[in-house]
Amino acid sequence: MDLFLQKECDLKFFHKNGFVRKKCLSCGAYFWTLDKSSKLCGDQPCVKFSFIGKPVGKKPLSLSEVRESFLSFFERNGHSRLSYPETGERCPVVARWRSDIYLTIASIADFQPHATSGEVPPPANPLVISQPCIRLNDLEEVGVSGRHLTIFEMMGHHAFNKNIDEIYFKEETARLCDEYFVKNIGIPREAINYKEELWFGGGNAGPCLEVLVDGLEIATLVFMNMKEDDNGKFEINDKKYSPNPLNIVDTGYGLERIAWCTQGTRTVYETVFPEMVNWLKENAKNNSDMISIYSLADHTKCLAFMLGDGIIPSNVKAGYLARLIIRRSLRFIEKIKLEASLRELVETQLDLLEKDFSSLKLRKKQISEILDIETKRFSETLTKGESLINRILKEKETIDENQLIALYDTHGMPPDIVKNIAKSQGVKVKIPENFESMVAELHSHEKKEEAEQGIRLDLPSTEQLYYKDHYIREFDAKVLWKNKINNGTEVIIDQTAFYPEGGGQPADIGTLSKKGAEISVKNVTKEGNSIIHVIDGDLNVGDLVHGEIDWKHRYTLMKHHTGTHLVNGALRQLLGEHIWQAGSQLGLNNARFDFAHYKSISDSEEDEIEELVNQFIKQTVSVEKKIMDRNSAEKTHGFRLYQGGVPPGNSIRVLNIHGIDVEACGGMHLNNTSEVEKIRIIKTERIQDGVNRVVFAAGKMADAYQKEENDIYDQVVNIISEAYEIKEKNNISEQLKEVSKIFSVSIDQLDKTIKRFLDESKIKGKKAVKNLKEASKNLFEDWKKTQKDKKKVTSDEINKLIDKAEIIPGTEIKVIAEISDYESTTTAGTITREPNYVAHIYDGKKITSSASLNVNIDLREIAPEIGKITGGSGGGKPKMTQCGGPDKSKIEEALKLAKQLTIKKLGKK
RNA sequence: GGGCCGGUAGAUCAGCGGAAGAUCGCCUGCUUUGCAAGCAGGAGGCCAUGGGUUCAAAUCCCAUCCGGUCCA
Repeated sequence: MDLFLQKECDLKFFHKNGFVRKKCLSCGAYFWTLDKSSKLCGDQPCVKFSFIGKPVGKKPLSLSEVRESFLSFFERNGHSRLSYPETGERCPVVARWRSDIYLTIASIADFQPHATSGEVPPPANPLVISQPCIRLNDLEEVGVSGRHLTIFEMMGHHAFNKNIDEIYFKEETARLCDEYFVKNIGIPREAINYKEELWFGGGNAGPCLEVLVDGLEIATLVFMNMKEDDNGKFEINDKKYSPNPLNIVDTGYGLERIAWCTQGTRTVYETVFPEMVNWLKENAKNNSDMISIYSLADHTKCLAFMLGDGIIPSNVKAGYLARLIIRRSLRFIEKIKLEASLRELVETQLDLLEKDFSSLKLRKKQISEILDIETKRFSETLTKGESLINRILKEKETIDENQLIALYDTHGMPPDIVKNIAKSQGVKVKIPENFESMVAELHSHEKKEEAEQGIRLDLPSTEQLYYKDHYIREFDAKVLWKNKINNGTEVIIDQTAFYPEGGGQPADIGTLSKKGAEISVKNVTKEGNSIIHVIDGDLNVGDLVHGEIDWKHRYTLMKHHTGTHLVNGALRQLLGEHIWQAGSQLGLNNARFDFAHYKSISDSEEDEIEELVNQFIKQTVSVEKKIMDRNSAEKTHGFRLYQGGVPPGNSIRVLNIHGIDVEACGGMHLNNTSEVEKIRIIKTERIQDGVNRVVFAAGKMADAYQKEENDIYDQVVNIISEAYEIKEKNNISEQLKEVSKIFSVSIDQLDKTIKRFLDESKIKGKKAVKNLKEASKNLFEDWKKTQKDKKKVTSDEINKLIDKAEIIPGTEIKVIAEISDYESTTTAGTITREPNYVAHIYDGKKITSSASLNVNIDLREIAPEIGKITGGSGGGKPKMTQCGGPDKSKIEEALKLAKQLTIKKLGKK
């Protein structure tokens, strides 16, 4: 490996400028330096920082100055700056164009995987960018080490070479780097060391040079020329690599670090957020806790970017990471005793960042609301946790490791907060050293995802007619391939209008006919470039067939699909720019659309959404379908395109409903919004924290839904009319919703439930009420009354029963064994409140036996015997038992036995 | 996406197979110069929904809905 690096890093640039290659006495790495006497590589931890208090460079530079100096230097040297619609010269910190990572972690991440694999040309070549990146792996070091940040800008000049150095490779990279640092920043060439290293990550690898100044790594020059490959010759960390078709210059210059060494401040934080650090120092009551102050300055900037680029806090995916940072921030605020809200701090960050990153403020209103909600939420979590801890302490007077973990894992109580609360109660709690790994251990048994099914190779490919025209219904084709399966045959034909299952759109159905004989198509799937039709019958290779898709089926799906995009557009207009698709599924009866939003959709918002979408439909907006190359699509429409996921390949289908919604989408769509006819929102629900769902029906399905709703309404009214006369019959949908709330059941269970309530209420006569809702309210109240009455036993009944009491010979104890209309437990219990009674009462369901406190009997000894008569058993407490069984016909017999047994137990012998 | 926890009075929760409880709040009296409070009494529960097991389910099992929380 040393030899490999030596060969790879032996640049003419070094020799021409008098650099010599040396081996570090401390770490053993090789490095290039102008100082022939130097013995150490110049990296941490081999040397210490020497620029603190002794800055390098021509003059101290701010972050903006470093950024602009870099971008313009490389622009002068033939590099293009990039530009995106919303974010400008950078990509968002949430990696919308990638499915493998949530956050943008490096400048090269902007161009992975498509440009680095060579599948898609880079947006410009060579190019220069300063990309804000978020890394949370060293979260614990932030604020502590003096140099770690969660958010930083990685500046990079990138060149993508198809041939060895068609654009430029190692030599020119080193030369440009040298010129930038020496001439522009003014770092003396003697102060710069280049350390040889091997770089790998994200499926690629290559040699690299770390650029070191005064102990600080200010840039890394990576020459990415290998890719992961099981058959590769190079082995790094147990993974094999082979040469990559592209030679990529992947440089990463640490903007903050460069600024830091020109300023020479004590820590990087003073350079990066001087205003915030100073403000916090002035306003915090506990301003000696610099770790918390630095962390808070960092985290609030991180949040400004996360939320500003549209992440919604949640318990999943990137949203969880945002919440993690929010909660850490709130704890730091608490720790330094700051009387300011997180919202105010992030708002301040947004103001400070506005000049360089204006797009972050687009969502300011929502960001503020989100932070208020999250702050409230966390304090609720802590309050709940605190009472939980107090309860635990009351009982056990100590909190052990398991409880500490449970408190954190299931209740979100950080261990140090638990410790503090316990301390205030005078209880010492030890936080185990390996607390975090103990939590990790808890989660280590979680299931891994199932392995993907391997796709079959060498299948003939199918021409997708539906992409030529979404309205093609019939076509002629030839069978190219067949495969018998259990319940039919899989066939591939040379061309098809059948749309395969994908992107939330179900497959088409229809027929393939051969010489007039129709064979139905049950399912259609896609594998690679082949469309596989599952047919209910048999065809042979070479057969000529006529295909026809079930148009009603397809047209409904198209209405739902275009409708989904309209809903998305409406949500964005009404709720804000942060609205982002989290999933969608089209069906025949309805369609659902899931999206990120930080609170539930209110009833009035639901109405507004429905109204706006129907307006879009009335506006007869044309739906443009266009194939664009990836770069120009991103450049004109931004990353919003990738709501439904990231399509592969260089050319992508862009579905543009002008002024309403633009997305990359491979589904089947209408030509004009008017064809949707109308939509109806069936319901909205919160499917997850931070994710909401709209279920709607379009076109005829909206009518069908309406009819269904009317039917349910009529049915329910019909049932309830038995006891209530309903005067007004309008607002059907709203009424049903209200009624389902009253009885706390879903709408489709209303008929059953109302029947039950009527049966249990014994309502006499017919009461006139305004509407169904009023009727339901009345019914519920009446039901409650009868429920209560059932538990009240009249004194008449008690007296009647007592009259039937028999004195047990030789005692003062009276025994009763009777049937009553009243609830047996209450009845028997009431009788035995007086001394000297044993009562066995049957109420149609069970026999309750109860004895007065002064009677010396354990009823548990006889209850099972009585129950057995009716084929059951019994039990309870000594002076109160219940028993019974399925055979109700033997109740008389059971009561007789109850009396006998009681007498036997108590009678004088 | 996965794991864990919870849904009982207006609020916070206890009960975890055998007549639904506590604390705070609320209402009515009494006590106090007033306040804080004290005393006595009272109202307030489809024990989330649907199904199952059982003689018996708030309690056990399954599903659904709602909420919390941790991890990737």
